[in-house]
Amino acid sequence: MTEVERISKRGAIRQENEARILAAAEKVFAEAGFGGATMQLIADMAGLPKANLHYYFATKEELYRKVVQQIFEIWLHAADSFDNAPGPVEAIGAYIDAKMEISRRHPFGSKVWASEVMHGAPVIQDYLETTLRDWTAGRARLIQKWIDEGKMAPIDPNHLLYMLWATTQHYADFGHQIETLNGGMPLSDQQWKAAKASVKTIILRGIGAL
Amino acid sequence: MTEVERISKRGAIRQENEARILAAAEKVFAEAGFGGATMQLIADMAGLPKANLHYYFATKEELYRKVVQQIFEIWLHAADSFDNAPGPVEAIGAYIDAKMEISRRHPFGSKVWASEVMHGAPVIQDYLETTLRDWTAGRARLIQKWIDEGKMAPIDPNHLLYMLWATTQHYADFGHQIETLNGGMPLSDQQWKAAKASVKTIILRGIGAL
DNA sequence: TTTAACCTTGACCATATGGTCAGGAAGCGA
DNA sequence: TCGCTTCCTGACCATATGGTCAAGGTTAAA
Repeated sequence: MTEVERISKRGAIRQENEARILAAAEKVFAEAGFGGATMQLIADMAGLPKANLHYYFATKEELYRKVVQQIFEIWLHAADSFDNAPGPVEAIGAYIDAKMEISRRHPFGSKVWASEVMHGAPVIQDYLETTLRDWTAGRARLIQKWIDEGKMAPIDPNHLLYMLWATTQHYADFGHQIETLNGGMPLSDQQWKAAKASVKTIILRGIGAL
Repeated sequence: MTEVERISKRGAIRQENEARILAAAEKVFAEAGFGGATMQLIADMAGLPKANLHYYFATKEELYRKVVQQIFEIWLHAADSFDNAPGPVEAIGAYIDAKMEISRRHPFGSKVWASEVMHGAPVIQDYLETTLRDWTAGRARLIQKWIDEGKMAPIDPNHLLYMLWATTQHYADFGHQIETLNGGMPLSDQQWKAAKASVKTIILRGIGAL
């Protein structure tokens, strides 16, 4: 028995194990897809017997749903930078930084999200139609305001948002391809910095905000 | 070419059925992922008994591999516009148009590709390391040449290419999300035109080529 | 110590799935 | 028509997987 396990027994065993399982599940779902993932694999990765997973999460679907929801929360948070910014340069610049950082720190989550949406969002369709739709409409209005104020060129706000999502998430979802094209090496700190700078430069100049 | 293949070209049955199966497989793999796809589902969609699929494609993996290869061919073709163009505006503009058109006409293929790469490219890793790496290096050199000639701003060519891939493919891979945010309706002709224009405008201005 | 709630897990089950195969049908040149 | 190849398919099999369960262990408050 390890030190960590002993301590956890005093306190929140459930919390500890659920977090452990969710982390393992996120990775396995990302790497194998929902259909390719197996509870056994997740269990092994979490270091628990399979039956124990079903004690905390009744079904594979329930576990998957929790993983997706967790990611969605993180993504919404990244959007905070959009508010309370004087103009597009600060808002969009910070948003790109935040999303790039998430692609770097949570590549598995990004992939699970991408997979979920690609397959028709069977689990989080309601989120798309409520939370995401509202968020998008709000930011689109904000962008339109900046356009009206002459702070940036007249660009369709929705397509700009799509471009922001696409470019930033690409570094997580297609990370393997990028790594391969980078000689089989993950991007270095320097290269991540360059990536962020490139994306920000092109987009901010592209919308006429620089 | 083997004896079997040559003879089979006489009759169109093989060709016809293989195409039928490949089309069904592309759709099912895109919508369910490799793990979630079943030979039965593909068979039903192709209107053939399951055993017949195995007559033409020995294993699920072989069928999947063919689907992925098919897509890769289409993508390479879209890159032709990059060559024989006087400068970045024509080359990149045409490339964006071509890739957007592929996202519109072959959304399933795009999703299968995305899924394959997201899961670590188990099937087409060799393509990434040879064909794609060479193609990318060549275009990066071309972009660098344009920069040296003052035809565009100094941008890291690789990150520019990633952005081109990300933005164009997003319209296929995240088509469901876009459709949801579009009030549940697929993009109209008008909206696709606006999408292309937005992407081209932002990127071409973003790289200082306009 | 007792007790009740919580946690753990090996063994088991029903089902779904990839793949096989034998036997027969259809196409086609001679 | 004959003979050969190609094509078709229902029935079947071995295996993997999600999920269940009952028995037992652990914890902490009373």
